[in-house]
Amino acid sequence: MDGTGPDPGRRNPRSRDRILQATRELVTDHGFGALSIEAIAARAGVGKQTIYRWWPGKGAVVFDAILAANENPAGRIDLPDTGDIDADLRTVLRATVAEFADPVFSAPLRALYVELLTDPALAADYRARLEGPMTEAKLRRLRGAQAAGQIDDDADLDLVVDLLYAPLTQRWLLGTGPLDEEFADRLVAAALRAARPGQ
Amino acid sequence: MDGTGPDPGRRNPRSRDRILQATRELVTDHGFGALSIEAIAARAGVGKQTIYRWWPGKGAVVFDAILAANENPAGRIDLPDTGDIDADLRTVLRATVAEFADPVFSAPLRALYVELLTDPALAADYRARLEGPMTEAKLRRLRGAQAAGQIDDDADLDLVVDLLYAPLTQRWLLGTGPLDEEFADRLVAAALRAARPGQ
Amino acid sequence: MDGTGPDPGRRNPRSRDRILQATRELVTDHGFGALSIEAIAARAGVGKQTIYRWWPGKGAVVFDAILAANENPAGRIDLPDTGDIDADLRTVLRATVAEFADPVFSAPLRALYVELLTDPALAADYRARLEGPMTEAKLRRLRGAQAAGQIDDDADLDLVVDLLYAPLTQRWLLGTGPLDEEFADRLVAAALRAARPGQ
Amino acid sequence: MDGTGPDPGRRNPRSRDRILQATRELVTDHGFGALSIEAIAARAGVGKQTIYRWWPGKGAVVFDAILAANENPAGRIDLPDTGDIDADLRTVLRATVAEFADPVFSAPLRALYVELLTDPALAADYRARLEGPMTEAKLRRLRGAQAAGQIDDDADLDLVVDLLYAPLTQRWLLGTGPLDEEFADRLVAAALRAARPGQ
DNA sequence: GATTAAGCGAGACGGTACGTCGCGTCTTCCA
DNA sequence: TGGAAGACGCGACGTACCGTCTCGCTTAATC
Repeated sequence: MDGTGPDPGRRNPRSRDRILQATRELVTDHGFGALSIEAIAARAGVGKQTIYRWWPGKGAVVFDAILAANENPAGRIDLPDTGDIDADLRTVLRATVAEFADPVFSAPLRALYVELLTDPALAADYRARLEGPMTEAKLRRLRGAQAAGQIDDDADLDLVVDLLYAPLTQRWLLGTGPLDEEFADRLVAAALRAARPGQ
Repeated sequence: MDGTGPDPGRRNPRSRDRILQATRELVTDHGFGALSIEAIAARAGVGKQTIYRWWPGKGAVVFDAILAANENPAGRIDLPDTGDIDADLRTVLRATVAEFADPVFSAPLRALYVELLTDPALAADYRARLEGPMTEAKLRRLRGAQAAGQIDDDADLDLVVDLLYAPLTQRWLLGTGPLDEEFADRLVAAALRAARPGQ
Repeated sequence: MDGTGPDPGRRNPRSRDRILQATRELVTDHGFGALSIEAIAARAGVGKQTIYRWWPGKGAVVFDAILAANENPAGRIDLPDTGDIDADLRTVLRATVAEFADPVFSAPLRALYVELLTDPALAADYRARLEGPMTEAKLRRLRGAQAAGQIDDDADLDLVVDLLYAPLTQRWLLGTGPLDEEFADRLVAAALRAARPGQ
Repeated sequence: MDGTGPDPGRRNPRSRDRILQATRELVTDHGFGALSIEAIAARAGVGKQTIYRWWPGKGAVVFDAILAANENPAGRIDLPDTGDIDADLRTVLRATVAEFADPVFSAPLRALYVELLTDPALAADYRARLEGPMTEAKLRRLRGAQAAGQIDDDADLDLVVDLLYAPLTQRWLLGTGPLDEEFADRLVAAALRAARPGQ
């Protein structure tokens, strides 16, 4: 499975950082169109081969660029827990709305989505390394609410996560409606209504 | 509105049909990667210029290819209405699940989504000419259910549409979970729970 | 041989003139590169078909444009004849030098040469309708000089014409040397020296 | 001299040779019309960019193809010198007549002439790298004849070169007369008559 | 300390597709 | 029915990137 790739110990971390930095800058400043391997290599002052040596393609570079930017020293993501699931979800979804509105965050992510749609291997990686941990954190918080009796014991928590986030993502990607705090709040209310105790 | 484009009266409808047909065939048989303007032109037996004359780019061609395939002589889409909103929505969402599973339907649509993410003008067109009418049909059916007392009078119907469809679309695009009739049913149940009368 | 072409009686002379005029203007003002059938038709306010109906190609149009500009009502060209062949040839060659220096004359002619090199049929037409009569006029004048004893009776007059004009044309086309009145004079002197009486 | 172009040290000589070879083959076998950058690239098994990287255009490629075919290891061209200028020039002009009659030689050259007429930069290159050295060789031989008293000391040798070659080239390009050994001989005789000693 | 085997910057290479231009043919509609 | 207009199938243009490759050069690990 491995052994065939190059020795990571020999990798130049300086080049890696410059590549990921250049990727973020390009996509933020000049849009998706400007994002080519050649442009990344040129801006990073790096040979193209150095990119192809460590990543299978443009999508993987963008993915790592996003991961590197969001790097969490603690290693584990957790949603806030004030004991009030309603307020906590509102906080989190409002934060997500704010991120979608910020090009520094959303431009690379949108570029990543484009690649995800056409590259199943990359999509699997995305689910495993980004979507998975995030969903797990959300599920943990919802399980806490469940234990606290704020959510029905039989509620389908995976579905609740979908109800909370899919509409948000869809509006961001397609612009099918306003994407503001009010929408975040209504989404939280609706999702919790669907999952409230006593069915 | 424009007046700058070429005279549509001079357009050769035979070429138009062959282009849209070729587009559907290419994307269904050989995937997104095979979908280039050159490939479409070659398969359709048409000059590239004939494509560029009538469409601004690949995305617009794919869009028209999808619209032409779904062309409804009646002109107006309507959801089934048996009087039972729960059953009707299950029917419709199960049908959507089936469509997503059918490459003839889903392959061109996925190609369209890729273009939508990078082309705001195309996205606006998509919302106006495809997403809009579909959403309107869904809203009509939900309003009927509201009048019949199956949905709360104060329910936010736009939000209900999002709750029903966004999770479906997301699972289709990213593969974040199983996409089957059971999921459709649970989605309908959850959305209706969030909107049921008496808050 | 004919009968297949369109009836010349029905031809619109106004269109013809505008096409030839547009051809001259384009090549003079914007160079060879600007000379396309499409550009001629557009500038002349004429349909492309009208050009293709009456000319086989771009070269033939340029040829007619040049012929029309040099149209001689008398129909017959004649070199000056003062009785002094030396002076007369100098006059004529100096005039040719001046023409080559004038873009209004030389730009269309250069465009014609380009076509001549790649189109044998056009070249044949050129020899018959332009080069032939001109050479004939030159030969007439040389024969007069022969009769007057200024040129050897056995001189090869065709060759003399070549000696006089080919170097001129070559310098004009390739820029292989200065092209001025002094060169014209030296050319005349040399050609006459090669043909002078008493061998 | 430039410094702006790509590093010639990195150039693949194998590709260069195949491009020039393909150019000669195309123009000889299929005529000028078949000579497109795309056709050259295809026949040479080379990317188009590899041509555009090293040559500014089709004309320059043809030029190099001709130069490469005529490559002289000695580096310096010289006309035969038997001591008899008349005989030597006849030999050389007869050889030129033969070359013009041989498509392997004349087809690429004719293609080059077409380009020369429309590209001043290429024409300058042609004069410097092909016409110049050839003319210089001819002048050397004529100077030898001058020293031997076969040509007048005051003769304008540049003009003699023009008298010898321009009529030949003109007949070849335009077909304005027979182009055979007899014509070559007459040309030599006339030019030498114009330059013979004692005026 | 010398050797050696990566990684690396650079960029040429064979390709594919781009979006544009002009070709010569055709069709439509007007005078 | 000639002509203005221009759509059409086609082929070539010159450019942008793709992913692979081949160069010297550093640079770290091994002898």
